[in-house]
Amino acid sequence: MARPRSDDKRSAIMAAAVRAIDRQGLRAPTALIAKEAGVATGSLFTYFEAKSVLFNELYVELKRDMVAAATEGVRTDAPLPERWHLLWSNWMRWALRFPQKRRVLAQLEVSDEIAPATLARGHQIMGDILDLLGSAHVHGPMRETPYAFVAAVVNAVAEATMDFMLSDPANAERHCQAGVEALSRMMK
Amino acid sequence: MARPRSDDKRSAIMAAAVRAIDRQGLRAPTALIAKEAGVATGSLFTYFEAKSVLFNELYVELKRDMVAAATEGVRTDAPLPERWHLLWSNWMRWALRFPQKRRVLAQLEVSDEIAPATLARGHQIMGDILDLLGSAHVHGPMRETPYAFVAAVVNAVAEATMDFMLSDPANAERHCQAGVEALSRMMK
Amino acid sequence: MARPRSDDKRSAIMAAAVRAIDRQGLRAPTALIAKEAGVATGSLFTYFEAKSVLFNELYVELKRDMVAAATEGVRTDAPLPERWHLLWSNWMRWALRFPQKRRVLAQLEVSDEIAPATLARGHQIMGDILDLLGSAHVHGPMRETPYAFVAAVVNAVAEATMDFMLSDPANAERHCQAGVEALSRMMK
Amino acid sequence: MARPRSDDKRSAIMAAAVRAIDRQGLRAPTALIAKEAGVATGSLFTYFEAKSVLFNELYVELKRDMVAAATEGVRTDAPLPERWHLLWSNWMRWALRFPQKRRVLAQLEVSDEIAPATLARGHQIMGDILDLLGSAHVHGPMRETPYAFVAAVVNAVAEATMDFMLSDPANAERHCQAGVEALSRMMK
DNA sequence: CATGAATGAGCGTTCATTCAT
DNA sequence: GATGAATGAACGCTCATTCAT
Repeated sequence: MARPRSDDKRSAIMAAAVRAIDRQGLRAPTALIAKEAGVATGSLFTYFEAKSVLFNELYVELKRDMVAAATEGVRTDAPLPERWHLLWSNWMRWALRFPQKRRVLAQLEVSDEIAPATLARGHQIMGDILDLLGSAHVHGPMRETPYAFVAAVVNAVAEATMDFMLSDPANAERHCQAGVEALSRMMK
Repeated sequence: MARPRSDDKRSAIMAAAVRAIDRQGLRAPTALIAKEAGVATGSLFTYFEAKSVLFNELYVELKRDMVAAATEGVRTDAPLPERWHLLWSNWMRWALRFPQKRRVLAQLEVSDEIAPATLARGHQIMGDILDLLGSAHVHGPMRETPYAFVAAVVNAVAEATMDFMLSDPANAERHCQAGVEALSRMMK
Repeated sequence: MARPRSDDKRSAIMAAAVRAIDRQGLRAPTALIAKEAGVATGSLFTYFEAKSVLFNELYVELKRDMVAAATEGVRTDAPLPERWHLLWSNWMRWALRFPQKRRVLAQLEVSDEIAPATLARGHQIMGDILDLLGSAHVHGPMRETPYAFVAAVVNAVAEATMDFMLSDPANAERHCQAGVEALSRMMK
Repeated sequence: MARPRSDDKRSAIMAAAVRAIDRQGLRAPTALIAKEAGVATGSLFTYFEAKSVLFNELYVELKRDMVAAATEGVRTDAPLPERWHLLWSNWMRWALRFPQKRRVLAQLEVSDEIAPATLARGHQIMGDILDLLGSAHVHGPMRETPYAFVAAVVNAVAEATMDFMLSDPANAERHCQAGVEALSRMMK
């Protein structure tokens, strides 16, 4: 029944894309991505119809990866502050461990390669993180503020924290703390 | 080569670049930018040695433009809270009025077209805004937090606020308020 | 390689090729032809060594098909005019019923995919039609004209007649008549 | 005022296209055509937006060239038979002198690269030839036959004559005669 | 200096053919 | 033998940059 399509190859291509885009931006040639994935030029196109499709799927994949990392081990039945804390530190750790993924995500986000629908899907995926982090606001001073705005600010502060942890890794732990605390003050 | 004569042409090119990049991303062809600026293809290169030079200068220019707008009318001798307020609303108004400029700035920021030195210069230019907005922290709960981190968070919250004002213009004023207040709570 | 088993598949591929070429020209991908024939990409190459082989064999096949249709029911012992008439109308009917085949034949004929030898074979196959139609000339005004030239003209007029019948099907019968009569006038 | 577009280059590209297509079919690479025209790959596209545009314009150009050659020196005030004769021999001579052009025209005609509108324009251009050659029919046995059909037959016989003259150049003159005479018999 | 045609390396994508399953 | 993924050369077209006018 011929060689079946290989999930390994598919993810090898995605991983290669992350590396290539991190190095060369979104203009990284498909041929380079393929080569780096250990695959022929043409094979990339049996897994992704077009470069832009690869980009869109990569975007979703990276968002999912990030959310999975952030929510790992976070139990629904644990007390809220504990869940908060675990999720936040998971999230920050992910950013520290995979700075490439984060940079690529950022590039994709502002580029015009990602279709609006894909962008929407990405935000929906982020819901799992932001819902929890934003949940505190229902009783706090931002209780009148629209959810989406709270989510945006949470995300923004998280990003700033990540940037700072990465630029000053020696004090990463402290900055991580400072980030949550700033958020706490804002919302409760 | 020497110094090209017309400052008009120079800024026409920059303005055209903003429009073109907003529409087509950083891959907007130089020929298109030139055409939109009402200038010959080749002329672009007498004003900017290369496309990447144009991008780097545009980046600085936009940062300057933003800072100038934000600090307009902010007197050193006015009381701090008043200066705070004026600067914040100036800044937000700029974002509302020139969404293209902001989008282009965002694209340039994450792209790999901007040299590290240029990036540094951009941050330094931002100093005028962030210094003032961050000044509150010296007596507040973030007094131990490094300045740069505070600045990053301030910037992040500002960006989130802008996004939200743009996506829900009807309530722009309210969101603008919510933004500052969130910041205040965080810092004092 | 050896002899592939199924004659069905072989002709399914040829039929699919006709449809695909009619739609997309000679650049119709082998993969598409195979798919349309309900056969795997690779299988096409067990029935035909290469795309050009398929084309050459298709050319011969179509010529044979056309000649078979034209000569169907034409008895050697019938009087000449009767044979003439039957053959001509058979031929025209074939063109009307299988316009795709005719278009494909035309494309193959002028393309450089068909080897000279194959072309020669095609003309030889046509002999059965042209011999009969041209037989009239031996006593007529073209008696000095080389056979091949007469054949060429007969063929050309036939093609023109077909084109016209197809483009104005309502009067197909009339045009069909007009075609033979023009030929008659020319040759006797 | 920069280099102006050169008509010479434009026709060099068209001439190169004729040679390349004659040798390699319509798949002749644009890069090859450009090279043979003594021009850079990209330059082809400043003269023709796309390969298909080149093909369409080439088709019209070749038709025009053919018609111009055929009608050269044919005076409206000369007696009809004389005009007939001159036009026919001009036409045949063109085919003998530029067999490449004719082959390319034939390939373009049946390919699906030529837009219907272009095809229509080509036929209209042919009008100058066919109108005259077909004019005889108004009083002859084909007087009831639609003009377009007569034109198609005239064209078909002409093509057959050309083919034969080319394949047996030694007797070109005789075949040329045979062609007109066949036509005459058919129409008057 | 302004202009815009010229240049050619480079890229995304296709597709005939091969070959692992 | 059948299947269809794998391969990579090839192609049409783009575009930053140069340079003749």
